[in-house]
Amino acid sequence: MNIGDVAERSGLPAKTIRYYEDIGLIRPHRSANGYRCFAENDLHKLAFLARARALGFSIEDCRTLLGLYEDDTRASADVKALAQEHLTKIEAKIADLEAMRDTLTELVHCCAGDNRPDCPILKDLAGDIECL
Amino acid sequence: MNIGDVAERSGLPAKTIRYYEDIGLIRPHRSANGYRCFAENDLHKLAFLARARALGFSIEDCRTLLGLYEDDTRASADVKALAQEHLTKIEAKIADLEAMRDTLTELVHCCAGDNRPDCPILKDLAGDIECL
DNA sequence: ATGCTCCTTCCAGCAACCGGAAGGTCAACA
DNA sequence: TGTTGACCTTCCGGTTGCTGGAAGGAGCAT
Repeated sequence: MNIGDVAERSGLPAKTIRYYEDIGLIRPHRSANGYRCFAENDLHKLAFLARARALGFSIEDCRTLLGLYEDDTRASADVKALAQEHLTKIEAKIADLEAMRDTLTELVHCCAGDNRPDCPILKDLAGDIECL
Repeated sequence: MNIGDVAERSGLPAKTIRYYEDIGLIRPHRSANGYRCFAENDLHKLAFLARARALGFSIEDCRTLLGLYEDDTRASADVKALAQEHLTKIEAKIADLEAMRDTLTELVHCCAGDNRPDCPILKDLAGDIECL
């Protein structure tokens, strides 16, 4: 398969696939004309990567996960630990974003949103606490 | 004030303050020795920026917000619209992260986490759906 | 031969900084 | 007076995970 085919079948852009080769996540063969030549196994790995990325794993985590995936003697504990750690980070991010959301929601709620200049959002940013 | 003083008082690293000058968010004067020389107004702006950044506004949003802040003839509707748009993006991000969290939570829950190789997390990533 | 699409490599850039090198300045202290 | 140490300066490169574009080769249809 050429890169266009695996791009379509994996859902990853060709650019991304080349990048993954660049950083050593995959190692497709080359045809005589210099084109990358992908086997089913490469496609499978790319789909794995696409899914792991969609779950928010970093590239380095993905590298580790691929390594574990290909290691028949892995301990599931290692995979679980990685996933758990990632989950913890995601939960922290959610908490951060929720704090922003709550503050912003209140500020937006307090702002008249008319054509007058008076604005509690700017006041809050400027350090004048107002509105409740 | 020198940069170290405003860094301490605004809570922003000196590097960040220099960067903000670079991209034109602030324009501190210079002393005879070439050191940046910050007025109270600069400090005030930096605190404004720090707070806006903490609420997740992008640098470009911050630039706009600062502009609105300094414009006495602004309409609060413009500020509110910007904040509302940002809020919507944050809510979308939260939703994305929550979807990841939910999937990961389930996968982590399904994984034995022992020293055997069998792992539903890897199976899921590989496209074999298992575990409910 | 021409045109079109696909492929290749390489280079630049995005956000929002951070780290470090190389060097100038300043205040204090022996 | 010399020197130490803390501060300041600029500049360059790296971070993450790609994305866009330029310049050029390959393959196929007409």
